[in-house]
Amino acid sequence: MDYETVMNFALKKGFYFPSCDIYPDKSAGFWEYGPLGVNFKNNFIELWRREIIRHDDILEIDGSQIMSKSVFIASGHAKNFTDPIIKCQKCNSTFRADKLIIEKTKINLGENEPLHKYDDLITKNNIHCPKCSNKFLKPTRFNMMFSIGIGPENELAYLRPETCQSIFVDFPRLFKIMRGKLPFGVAQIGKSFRNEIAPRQSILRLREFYQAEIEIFCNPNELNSHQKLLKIDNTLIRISIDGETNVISCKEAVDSKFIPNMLIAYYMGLLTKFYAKTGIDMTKTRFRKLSEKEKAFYSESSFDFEAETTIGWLELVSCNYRTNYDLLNHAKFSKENYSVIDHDEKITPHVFEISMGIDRSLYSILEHNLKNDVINKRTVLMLKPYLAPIHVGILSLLKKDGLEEQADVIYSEMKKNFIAFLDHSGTVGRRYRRLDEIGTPFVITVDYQTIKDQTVTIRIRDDMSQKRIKINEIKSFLTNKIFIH
RNA sequence: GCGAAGUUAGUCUAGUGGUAUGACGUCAGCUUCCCAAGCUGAAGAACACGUGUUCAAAUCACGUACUUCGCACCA
Repeated sequence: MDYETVMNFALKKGFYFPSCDIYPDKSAGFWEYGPLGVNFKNNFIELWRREIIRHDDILEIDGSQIMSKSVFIASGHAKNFTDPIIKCQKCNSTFRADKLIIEKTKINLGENEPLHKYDDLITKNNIHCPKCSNKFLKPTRFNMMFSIGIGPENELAYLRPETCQSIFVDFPRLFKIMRGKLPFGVAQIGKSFRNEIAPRQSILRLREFYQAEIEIFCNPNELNSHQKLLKIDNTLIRISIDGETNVISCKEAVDSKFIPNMLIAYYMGLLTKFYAKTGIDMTKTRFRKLSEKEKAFYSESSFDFEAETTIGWLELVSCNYRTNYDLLNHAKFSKENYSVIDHDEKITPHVFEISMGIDRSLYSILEHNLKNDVINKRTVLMLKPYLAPIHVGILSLLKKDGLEEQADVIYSEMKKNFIAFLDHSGTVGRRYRRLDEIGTPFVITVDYQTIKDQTVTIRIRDDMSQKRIKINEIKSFLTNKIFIH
């Protein structure tokens, strides 16, 4: 399905919708998840916990969203998270100062020079607005972090632009109290905030968005030798370098130097297995190696996990080898001890980061799984059962002769273990169609035979087939189909 | 942020000066023991927000916000 169809679908069914919609001063880039969206998101997060976090013995924390200024001075965001921009005096067009200078003079200042350097070059080379040829105002800096005032004195702090900083800040404490050993994984799921200049495309580019980040603290001397990495298997990963995509096993990727070390390959394999379970079409994904220019300021080696959608390749996960950049900086600015003992050797661990965009992942799953079943004249969301916002629908075939009451009894039992939905109204076909559309994998229908012999029909979404089972077998049937795989 | 187009019920839509059309959806009832769009009825929009022009504005003008597309931006 294309972007527009998915968008309309999500809006119509209340998966997500714009925030503050009824007021004229609402801002772009803020969206809310409705009931079905929340269930879907929670199920996705639970899958992430099961397949990656618990699987790999990673610890999860929940840090605060507002963090003090010092954190971002140490992390480099206060300085590097800004762009030098210039505005035209007349037409108000905004440009990146560094980019415009490269274009006109081939001089590459980078984005972190003092503002007067940009100004000097613009004046010296007589650079004018490309749109209207008028002069520019003095360059300024645009910081993508939202600042916030704490307490009566409005002390400057920031809404975190990435969730990982609290993991770095907390690392020494976590390593001690959790009796850490390298490699040591810490994860966090939560909101991050970035003041995008132009948020677009609903939940794909938000100012407030969900991230699931994992930081693997490791010994840089063991990136190819730690015992755990020997578990690396022949999971096929798709790697794209300079526009060419290779399908290759994790092991081969390291041997052939596509991936710099086994640690990165190991987690790429894990991530691949996770995304395969979300139902994303893996043939439409790739790990794209970022060029020197594209990498973030803190990263030595970066791969983006991307999914192909109808609006192009979407970055779902950013994998960055951050070296000891973050820990050394926090150690330096806070004077806290960030070194640990590993094999009788005192080191500051390196960090490999897996930074997942939840909102974009959810969108990609929807786009790859929303199907138009022309033969049966229905729209079906072919979600994996464990991701479905409703696990099971409970219907009474007719609303009379005690069928309704019987369905009520089954419903109240089912909702203890599953996300269940009860519906009595209208024709049964219409109710099946509605549940298909939001991805409900199973529907139980109470009919006249139920009254006689305590059996119900259970309908399978994907092929619309039905089978009859005993009421007391429903729970184990659903458990097997939904949670065990 | 620039340029262009747009903004009428949950969704789509008619309506170019006299407070709004239709469909789908929703709800209630009927019908039907199994795959939507049969029947009856009901609710739901002062037409994005604001200002102005006018006796009168969804309809004209201006501003703002948002949406879409293009440019720029995406650490």
